[in-house]
Amino acid sequence: MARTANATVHDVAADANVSIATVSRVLNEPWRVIPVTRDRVNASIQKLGYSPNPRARLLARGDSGTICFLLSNRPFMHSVHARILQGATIEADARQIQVVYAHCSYLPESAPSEIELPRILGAQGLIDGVIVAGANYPNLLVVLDELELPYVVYGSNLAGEAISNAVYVEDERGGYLAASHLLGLGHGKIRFIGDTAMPWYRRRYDGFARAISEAGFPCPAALGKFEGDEFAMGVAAATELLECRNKFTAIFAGGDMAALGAMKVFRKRGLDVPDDASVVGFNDEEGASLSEPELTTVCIPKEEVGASCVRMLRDLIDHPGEPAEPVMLPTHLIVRESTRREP
Amino acid sequence: MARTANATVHDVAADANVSIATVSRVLNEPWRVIPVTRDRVNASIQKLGYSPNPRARLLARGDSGTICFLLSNRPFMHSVHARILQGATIEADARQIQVVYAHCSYLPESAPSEIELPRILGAQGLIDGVIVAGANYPNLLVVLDELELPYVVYGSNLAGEAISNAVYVEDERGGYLAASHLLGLGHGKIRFIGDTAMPWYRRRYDGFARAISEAGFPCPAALGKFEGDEFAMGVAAATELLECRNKFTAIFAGGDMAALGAMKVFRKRGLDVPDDASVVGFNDEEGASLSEPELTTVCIPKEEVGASCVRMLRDLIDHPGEPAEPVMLPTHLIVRESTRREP
DNA sequence: CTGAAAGCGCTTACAG
DNA sequence: CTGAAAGCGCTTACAG
Repeated sequence: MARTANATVHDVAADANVSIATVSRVLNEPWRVIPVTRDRVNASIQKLGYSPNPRARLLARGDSGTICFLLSNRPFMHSVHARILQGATIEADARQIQVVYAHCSYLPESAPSEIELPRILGAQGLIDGVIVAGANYPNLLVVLDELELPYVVYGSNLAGEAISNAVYVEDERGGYLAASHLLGLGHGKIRFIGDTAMPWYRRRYDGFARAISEAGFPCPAALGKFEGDEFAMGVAAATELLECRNKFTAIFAGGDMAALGAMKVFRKRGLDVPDDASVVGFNDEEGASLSEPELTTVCIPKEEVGASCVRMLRDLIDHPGEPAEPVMLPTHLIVRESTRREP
Repeated sequence: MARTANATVHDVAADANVSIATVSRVLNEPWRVIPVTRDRVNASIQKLGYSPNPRARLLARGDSGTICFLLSNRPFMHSVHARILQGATIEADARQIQVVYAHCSYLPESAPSEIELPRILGAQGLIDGVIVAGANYPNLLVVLDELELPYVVYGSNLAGEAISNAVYVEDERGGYLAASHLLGLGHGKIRFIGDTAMPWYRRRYDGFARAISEAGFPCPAALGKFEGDEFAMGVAAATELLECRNKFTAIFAGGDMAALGAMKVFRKRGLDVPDDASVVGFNDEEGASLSEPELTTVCIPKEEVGASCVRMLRDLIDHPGEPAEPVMLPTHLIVRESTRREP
């Protein structure tokens, strides 16, 4: 349904006594029209409360002015992605581009041809590019490549090989920071929870391992198998850890949810955090500051991830053919209540 | 930037040897074209991989086919709203309409003229209507009314008077369920946390009060002042409760975050939940099942709220002038670990 | 049942 | 510096 008649270029042109071309020019290349006319046109625009119909403008120009924020393999957006979206929205808004939200689910092992993308991505001309967030696997990238639509992915949740059109956070350094913190607190027996088959856990583990060996300790194997549910991975890993009765005084989990899962197990078994075991997480999700005790964790710049994604995407859209330069964003440690000095 | 030449109506028309009008017809009113031609056109569509440019289609038709999901007064989307958005997206997708995300912040006491809306809402023709979520106040509605854009709001987070173009959850009944559960467990001294100046807490309190008085108990006053941060409200209320040393064996908080805030205070003071005090929350947020102990709470149908919003909005858009019928969605209790029988 | 044509609201060479 | 005109990719009366 159309809204009640709004002013169009024609109305403004008539009112200002110029052609519609001139109206369009004062809007898009004002320097090309002489001040007198320009002022007259602007006055009419004001008077009529005119604002250009973006849809018509975009049709005429040939691009859509909208990008898609695609969230994969999550029942809904949790805090990390909500903040990435937030950062993306703000950055996009500043560039006059709008972001539409879409989601999709697929199995890591599905054939690309079996992956069902949201309709928006299929409809031609509706979207200029896509930001891919959520937990992703290589098969999705194949589908995206076939679409010939520019896209950038949040790299620190991407399985498979690293790609250049992605925004990463410093996973390795984050792991190093976490381990160093624990080491500095006098912990010697630290275990890592996270499935190193997933590159992001792998990188966090690598940083962890680097700190451990720099400190002269032998580096313990990583614990946990990721099957889509990080909390469950934490629960399973902690259970296993307790069962094999290996000594440990601290754990570093490659994700806050894993840390929370582990803490839940510890508590059920009567182990106090941080008195009996210190725990460090990764991401600084909303749950990290809500938990009891509050979680010490590696914080990632979520809003900045979103903003970087739209900047990179914009470049990709504006300069087709030119390869993207991967972006790496800094992480830092937030010390809260779940870690303490080992007596 | 335009994408590499895609097929258009003209290409299809040429290939099928018909006019573009006919192509358009098989797309929009297939019954009006004779089967032979229709099949031929469809074959060409298939062959060329044609899909109509929605933007042009919408320009020609006169509506935008997109609605805006507006999140107010929240630094980012937390789980309740993420799920509302999720439900809205799915419902919208089924109706071929896309949803763009936007956010805005304003003070409850700002003059409507001072509220700054996201640009998308200002640009004419870009959006057909808006779904208003987040915590909202009457002044925003004034601005929205001036825009003459259809909108529907998530009513159970709206301050001020109830409105008809809104989707509510059964707050009163939820409160009743919560109190009944506690009563059934033998609790007599139950306190309510929630600022009754806010209609949603008020309704939850009303249900609570109804159950309490049906059980023959005197109904205690509500505790807490809401100033935008529910967790903080819970902390303050619980602190106050403990300080005035009033006896209580259970509390019902009008929101999960308030419940979590209260639980944090209890724990710091050495009060065990549920052994020393039972706690019930409201909403069933993500944090409710992550907390320790897991929170017993009143669950609201978040996805359904989102879906109902787009249905109502669609009606409003299609039938301008016709008033909306408010929708009320059911709530139910989820019993977890934070409540137990009073010995 | 189908086509030729006008129109949706803009932008942008092309002239002048 | 400005206008007349074509075009973006569709839809939809209006004829036939």
